[in-house]
Amino acid sequence: MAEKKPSIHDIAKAAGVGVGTVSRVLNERANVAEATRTKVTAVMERLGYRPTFAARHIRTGRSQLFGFLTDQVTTTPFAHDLIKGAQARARQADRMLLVIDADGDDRVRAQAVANLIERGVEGIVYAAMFHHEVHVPKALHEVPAVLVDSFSSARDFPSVVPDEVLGGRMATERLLADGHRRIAMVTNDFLTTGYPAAVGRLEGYTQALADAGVAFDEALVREGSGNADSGYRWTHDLLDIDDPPTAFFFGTDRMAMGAYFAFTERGLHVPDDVSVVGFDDQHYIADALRPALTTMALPHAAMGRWAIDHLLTAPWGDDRSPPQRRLPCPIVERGSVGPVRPAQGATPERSLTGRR
Amino acid sequence: MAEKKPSIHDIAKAAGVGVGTVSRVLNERANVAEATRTKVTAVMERLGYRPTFAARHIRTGRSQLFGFLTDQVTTTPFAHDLIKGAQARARQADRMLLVIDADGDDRVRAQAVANLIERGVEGIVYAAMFHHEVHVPKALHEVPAVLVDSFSSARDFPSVVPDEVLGGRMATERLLADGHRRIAMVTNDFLTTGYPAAVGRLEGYTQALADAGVAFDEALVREGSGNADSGYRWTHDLLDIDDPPTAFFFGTDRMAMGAYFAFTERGLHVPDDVSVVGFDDQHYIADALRPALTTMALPHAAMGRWAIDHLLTAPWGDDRSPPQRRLPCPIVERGSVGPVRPAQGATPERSLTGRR
DNA sequence: CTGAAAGCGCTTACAG
DNA sequence: CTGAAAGCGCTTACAG
Repeated sequence: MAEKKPSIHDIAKAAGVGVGTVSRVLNERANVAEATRTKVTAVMERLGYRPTFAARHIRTGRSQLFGFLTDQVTTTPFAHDLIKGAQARARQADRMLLVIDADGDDRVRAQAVANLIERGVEGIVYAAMFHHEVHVPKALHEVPAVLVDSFSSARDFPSVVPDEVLGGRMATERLLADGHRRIAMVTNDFLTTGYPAAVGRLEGYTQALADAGVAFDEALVREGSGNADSGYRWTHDLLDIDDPPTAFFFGTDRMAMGAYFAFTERGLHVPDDVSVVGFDDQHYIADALRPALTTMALPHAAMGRWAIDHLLTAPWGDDRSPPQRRLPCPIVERGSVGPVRPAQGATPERSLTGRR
Repeated sequence: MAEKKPSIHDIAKAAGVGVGTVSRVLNERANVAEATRTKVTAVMERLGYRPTFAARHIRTGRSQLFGFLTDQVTTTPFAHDLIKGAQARARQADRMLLVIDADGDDRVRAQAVANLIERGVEGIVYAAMFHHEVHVPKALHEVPAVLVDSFSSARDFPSVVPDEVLGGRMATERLLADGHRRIAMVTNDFLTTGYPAAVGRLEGYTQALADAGVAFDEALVREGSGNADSGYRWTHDLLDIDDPPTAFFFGTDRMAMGAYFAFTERGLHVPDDVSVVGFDDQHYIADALRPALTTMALPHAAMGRWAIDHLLTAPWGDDRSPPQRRLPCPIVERGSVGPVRPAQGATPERSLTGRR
C-alpha cells in the first residue's frame, strides 16, 4: 500500500507541466502535443498514478454510477443473471453498479433509494425477482429509473419483462411441431393471482393451439402452484383421464421435475412415451434431469442489459409513455421432446424393469 | 426531477448561518445549539437537501465504499447469497457495495481491480464461486482485501471458506445417529482435483466413522462428478454390492437427486428404506425432492458477512499471517433421514405399485 | 457555539 | 498547444 496516492498536482510538478495539461492527457483530449503526452504518461506510470473518480464526479456532476436495487424476500437463482447482464453492459460504457438488496418493508426500500441518490447515481434499475406489479418508493421519481421483471400500475416508468405469452406460444408450438395434439398445460401459479407468468403462458398455449387448428380442451389444463409436488400430482392426474396427453407443458421446471418422478413411477420414458417442455431454464434442474429438459429460458441477462442500455439514454425529458418492453424467452432445446407415437399411453412392456 | 440540487451553501444562506454550521448538523456533531440545529434541519427538509457523498469522500479521503469482485465462468445459484450477506453487513455500517463481475481472463480481473481502486473503495472482497485456490491480480495488494470461498497459495490474504471437513463429519454423524452403519459416500468431485470440497468432505466422513468406531469400508466410497447422472449411476452400483448401504451421503444435492431417481426405479422409499444426506442446500432441488432432502448448507451469506466485517477492521498493518477462517456448514433437516431398518435391502411388496 | 477560510483532486473556460 | 485560476460540495482546524 503506497504511502500516499499521487494527485494530478504531483504528476504536473514531476513532469514540469500544468495540472490542466495532465488532466488533458488523462482525458485523451486531442489538443496535447505528442511529446508532452508521452512525457506525462511516463511520469504517471512511474508514480503509479490513478485518477480519483470522486473528484471527477464532483467537478463534472457525473458519477458514472448506476444503482441496482433488488426487492425480494426469497432468494432466487436468477438474481445474479440479472446483475451480470446489467454489470456487463455497464462496463462497456465505463459505468459501475452500486448494488443494494432492499428486501424488507417500504421504509427500507425508500431508504435504499435515498442512499443511492446521495451517492450520486445517474440512474437506478429496480429489479424484481419475478414478474409482477410493484409499488416503488416515491423518491425513485427523482432520478432516471427502469423497472426490471416488473412494472408500475401507472406505467410511469420504463419497464422490461419477459414476453410470457410468446414464451407459452413457442413452448406449445415446439410440441405441435413434433406432431403432438393432446398437449397438457399446467400453469405455474393460480390464475387468480393474475401474475403475468401464470396468465400469459396459458394465453400463449391457447393461441398456439388455435393457430394450429387444435381445439382447446380444458380437460388438459391444470392450475399448478409451481413446485415439484404440484407437477407430480397433476401429471398422475392427467395421465388418468380418457385420451391422456402425449405431451406436457409445465409453467416451471420444478413442476417438470415432479412430473419426471411420476413418469418414472409409471415406467413412462421421456421423450419416447411422453414429451415435456418446462419453463424458466433453471439449469441446475433442467440439466440434471434424465433426459435433460427442454425449456424456455427467462431472459434475465438480457433484461439487465436492456435496463442499463436504456438508462444510458437518459435523461428522457417528459415523455408521458415510457417504453414497456417485452423480451422473448428463447427455447433451450435439450432432450425431452420427441415425435408423438402412433400408439399412445403407457407401454407396459418397457416399464419398471431394469435400468435406463 | 429537481432543477438543481441544493448544496450546503444554499442551506447556509437560507438558514442564515455559515456552511460550517450546516456541516456540523449534518454530521450530528455535539457542538451545535439546539435552536440552530432545529432551524437548519427545517431548511434542509424544505429544500429537499441531500448530501453529496462524493464531496465528503474527496474531503475526508473515505469513500464508504467496498468493492465486491466475482470471478466465475459459470452461473451458480449461490452468487447472490454471497452478495446479499455482504451487502446486508455493509449497510449496517453505512457502506455500499460496488459489484463487478469479472469473469474472463486475468487481464479483465486486473482491470476490474484497478477500476475499483480508482473509485476509491476502502476494501475489496474477492469472491470465488466454489471453494478453490485463486491467483489474484497483483493490484489487489494495494488495498485491504479478503478472499471468499477461496484462498491464495501464499496465504497472504485473509480468507473465509466453508469448513468442508466439519460438514462431512456432521453429515455422517447425522446418519450414524439414526443407527446407520453401512453408510455410502459419493464425493462431489474427483479427488485428483484436490478441491477442498471433494477431499475435505470425504475426510470428514472418515473421521466421523472412526470416532464412532465404524470400520472404513472402501467398497462404500465412490468418486462422483457432482452431477445428477453421477449420483444416479453410483447409487445403482452401490445398491448392487454385497451388504449394500442403508444410507447415502452425497457431496452434492444434484447427485442426491439422481439417486432419488434410482431409488424410485427400484421401488425404494426414502427414508423408510434408505436414508440420504446431500450437500450444498440448493433449495430449489432439496425442497423439490420427495421427501425433501436433508442436506448441509454452504455458509454463503455468512461468508459474505464475515468478509465485510473483517474489511471494516482494516487497515490491518503488516500482519504476516492474515486469518484463514473456516465457517461451519449447518445441517438443514428435511425429510430424507430416518432410522435404519432391522431388515435391509429393497422391500418388494411396497415397490413400484401405486402412487405415493 | 459559530463564521470565514483553506483545501481535497479534479475539469474547464480563459488567456496567451 | 499550454499554464494559471476558479470552482464543484463538502470538512476541518482556526479564531472568536
